[in-house]
Amino acid sequence: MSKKALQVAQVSETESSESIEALPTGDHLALRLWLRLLACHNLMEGELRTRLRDDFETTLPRFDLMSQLYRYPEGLRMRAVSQLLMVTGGNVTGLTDNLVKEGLVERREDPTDRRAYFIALTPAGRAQFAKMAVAHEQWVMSLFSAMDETDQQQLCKLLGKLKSRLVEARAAA
Amino acid sequence: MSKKALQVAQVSETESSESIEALPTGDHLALRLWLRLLACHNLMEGELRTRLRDDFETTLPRFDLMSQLYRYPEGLRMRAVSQLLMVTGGNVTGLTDNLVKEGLVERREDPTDRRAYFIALTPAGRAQFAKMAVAHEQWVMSLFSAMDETDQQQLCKLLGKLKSRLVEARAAA
DNA sequence: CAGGAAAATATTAGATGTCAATTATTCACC
DNA sequence: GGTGAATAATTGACATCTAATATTTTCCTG
Repeated sequence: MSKKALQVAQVSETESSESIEALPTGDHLALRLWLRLLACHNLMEGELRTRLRDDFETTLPRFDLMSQLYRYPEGLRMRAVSQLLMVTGGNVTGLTDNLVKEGLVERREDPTDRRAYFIALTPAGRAQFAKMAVAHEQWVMSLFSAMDETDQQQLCKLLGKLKSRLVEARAAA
Repeated sequence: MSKKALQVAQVSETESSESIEALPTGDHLALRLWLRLLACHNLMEGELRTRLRDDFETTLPRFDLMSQLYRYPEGLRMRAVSQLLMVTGGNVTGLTDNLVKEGLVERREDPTDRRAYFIALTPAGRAQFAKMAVAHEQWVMSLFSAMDETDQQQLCKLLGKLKSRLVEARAAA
């Protein structure tokens, strides 16, 4: 979490008093929304991190990296991984180094491009991840269990809309 | 975003083939939902981090800490801050040390409890944060601009529901 | 084919974050 | 009053993450 405010002070509430009637609560709706998103993310992440550590002696970044490699058995470029995980390349290097040391991930040379290589799960890595993923999905489902399926679909749809806007915004910059 | 998978491999899709007809897409709804939440969080956070650095030469955790102190001019206990920010106490200690060095935050002794103290923004800290907060709110509003007010309210409501469930779940553990 | 732009990764320094253990103080209770 | 549990904050060890820079290799263009 880089990461993370639960409540952000709303200075403009006191400073732009001329619009009190015009936008009674709507004014800070976006901010409230962002703080809730942040809180939900942090709470979810904290739960998943704790359980991964207690049940599997691993961490969330490692799980995330392995999950990408699980989906691409042929292997992935470092750059592809860093984009998928939305982290910087230097980060992926360090994570990969550790997983390679433990025999869960291997680096495969690419004969056509000596700058790059692929990283992939070893058989041991695949086996370990498969076990974790089942538990992980159960955890996620149980954490969302307060919402019925309609709510979940609605939330999923709204987040999808937001996500495409954010991807656009980043591409524009 | 300790942080953060964009896509999590769905092992159970291939392993529990008996339920293909029963739950065609609903099966992994929760997982898709979580991944979208994660993606939105990461994209938002990345944008805000970049802009804070480019425009104000600061970082998100520092902004978050200052925002809490801005809301509580009388000061906050370290423990209170770490709960509000949802990070560990050791983390807050380090952040605070840096901000104190720069004269933006000060520690105030509590005569009634010599174990504890309060931290609060200095006048310089308040002034700096007030400027940042205005820009920050503008950024957040623009990042949510793809959604009309109805969508934002709906999303806010759904996240509120999720959040209370997550708080419960953590309390139960 | 030469020479420079672009790409893929590594490397580094520094900030952020967790967790476990430690210190100092207060509280509760006998 | 005095002892033990609980509380507030820090410290140290280590993992994670960003951002900036360096290195190597490939690609492109003339």
